[in-house]
Formats: sequence, C-alpha cells, structure tokens
Amino acid sequence: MNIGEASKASGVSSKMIRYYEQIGLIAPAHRSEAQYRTYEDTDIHTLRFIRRARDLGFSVEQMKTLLALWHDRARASGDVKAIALEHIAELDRKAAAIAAMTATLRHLASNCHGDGRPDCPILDDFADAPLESDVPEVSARFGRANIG
Amino acid sequence: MNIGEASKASGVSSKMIRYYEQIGLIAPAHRSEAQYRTYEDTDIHTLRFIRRARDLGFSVEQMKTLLALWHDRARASGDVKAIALEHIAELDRKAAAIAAMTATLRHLASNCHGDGRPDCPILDDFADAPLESDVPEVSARFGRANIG
DNA sequence: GGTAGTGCTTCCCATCATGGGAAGGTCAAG
DNA sequence: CTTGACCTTCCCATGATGGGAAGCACTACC
Repeated sequence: MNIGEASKASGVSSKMIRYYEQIGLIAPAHRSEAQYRTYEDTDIHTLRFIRRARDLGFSVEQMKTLLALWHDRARASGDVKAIALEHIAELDRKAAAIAAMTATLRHLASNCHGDGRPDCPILDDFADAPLESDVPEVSARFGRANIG
Repeated sequence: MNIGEASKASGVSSKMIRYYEQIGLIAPAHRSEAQYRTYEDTDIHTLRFIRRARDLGFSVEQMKTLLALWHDRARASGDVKAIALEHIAELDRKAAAIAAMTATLRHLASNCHGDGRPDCPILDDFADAPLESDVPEVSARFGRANIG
C-alpha cells in the first residue's frame, strides 16, 4: 500500500504520516525499490489508533506514550487511565476558561443595544476594565481566563 | 514611559508590544533620541484595551476591527455586538468539541479498571474505533470533534 | 570619570500540528 | 511514448508567544 492509500484507509493525511515518521511517532515505513513508502495492515492499524487519539485531543507526546503502552502487552491499565484522566483535566481547564470568556461576553453583549447607536458597553468595558492581574477575585467580575 | 513601564502598566509584555507594532495592530511608538520607544497614557489605554480583548479570546484580526470601531466615535454598536456574538459562537463551538472529547474519554476511563491489570478499554477503543468520517451520526457514539 | 547593572534595540529561533507548493522522479493506462 | 496521477524531498506559512544573543543607552554608585 502506498502512502495515499494508507492515508485514505487511516484518515491521516499523507503529510501528517510523513511528519509522524519524521518526529519518531511511528517507525520509518518500508520502502519500495523506487523509495516509495509502503504500508501493511498493521501500519494502518497504528495510524488509525493515532487518528483516534488525535481526534480526542491528545498531543503527539501523549500519543507517543499511548502507543508505547499499546505495544506493551504487559502494561498496567492504570498507566493508560492516568494519562486519560490528566488529559480530561486539561480539557476541563480549557472548557472552564472558555466558559468564563463566554459568560463575560454574553453579559456584555446583552447590555449592548446592537443597533445603529454608537454607545456600546462592550467597548466601554474593554477600554476601562481593570487588568486580570489587578483583580483579587477573578470570578468576582464575570471571571476571565486564558484558553491556552 | 519606556516599553518596560508600559508593559507593567498595561499587562502586555514588551515582546508583544513590539510584535503588535510590527504587525500594525498599534501605531509605531514615538521614539526618544536614543531610539527608545516611548508611551503616553493614551497608548497605555490602548494597550489595556488590547489586553482585555486578548483575555477574552479575541484574535489579533478581531482586535484590529475592534480597535478601529473603538476609535470611530460614530460606529454602530451593532457592528461591535456582531463581532462579539460571532466570537461567542466560535467559543461555543470549541467548548462543544471539548465537551464531546471529555464525554468520550470519561466514558472510556470509567470502564477502565485503572489498576495493574493490562486489559484497557481505552486502548481497545483507540485501536478499533471506526474513523469519524466513517460514522454517519457523529453523536451516535459519544460524539467526537476537533478543537481547532 | 569609570564601572556595574539594568534596560532598550534588532534579529533569529522555537513552539504545535498542519497544510501549501515547487522541483523532480515513478508508475499505470492509453 | 505521452499523459496524468502519484510519490519523493525541501522550504515556507500559520498564531501568539517566549527565549536568547549581540550591541547600545542609561542610571547609580564609588
């Protein structure tokens, strides 16, 4: 199987397959005489594993660990679960940050007429809100936070 | 005021102030004889505006528009509100994507013993789950989606 | 007047995962 | 044998941010 077919079969783009090989997430593919990368069913299986983990938001580094655990028949399921739980915690943090932003924005937007008039509480807030770092209780003023 | 003081007063790092100037988000700062950037209170005001917008997750492009509207005394509040609502919608999309991931992960993790035993439903799922693109109803199997 | 230390300047590099695109070789169908 | 689809490597771009180096400016102290 060439890289194009492998891509279709796995849902991972050819670009990313080469990239994953380059950074050592996957082993270098076997090559045909013309130096074309060739893939077996087991390789596709690995790529689909990667695709699934990626869809669930795992980083390449986490996927490296997960792949190692996957290939280790004697791994402890606790090790896998720990990674998953840590990732869930990180996603929850991001979600909380986003929720804080939307809460503030919804509040501001609800007070904005949104018509032809120039006065706008949203801009007023941006212009005069205290810095996050100056506010003792972040959640006191419709909390704010960073996504990243 | 030099860039360091401006940074402290605005909550925007010196690095980012120079970057914002470079990409045209803010006007080039006035310079001292020694070519040091100097900032007035109005510049700090603008930087704090930017800081606030950034904290609420707006992109540089969106901030460009917001700054233009801010400086336009005759703007329609509807224009500002539209940007805010669009941004809220985008944040909601990201939140939904994250929620879908955590739902799947929590489901998988809850079925994983998380002890010393090797069998792990999380890895089993990664290894055998169908591709997102192959699933007709995404939400049918604990929906999945991308953050970005 | 030196000197140490801090702050400013510009310039380059790195992140993270992904894609675009060019230049050139390979393969299969007509 | 040509055409088109596919493969290869290599370089560049994204977005917002930080790190760090080399060199110049300013401040404070002796």
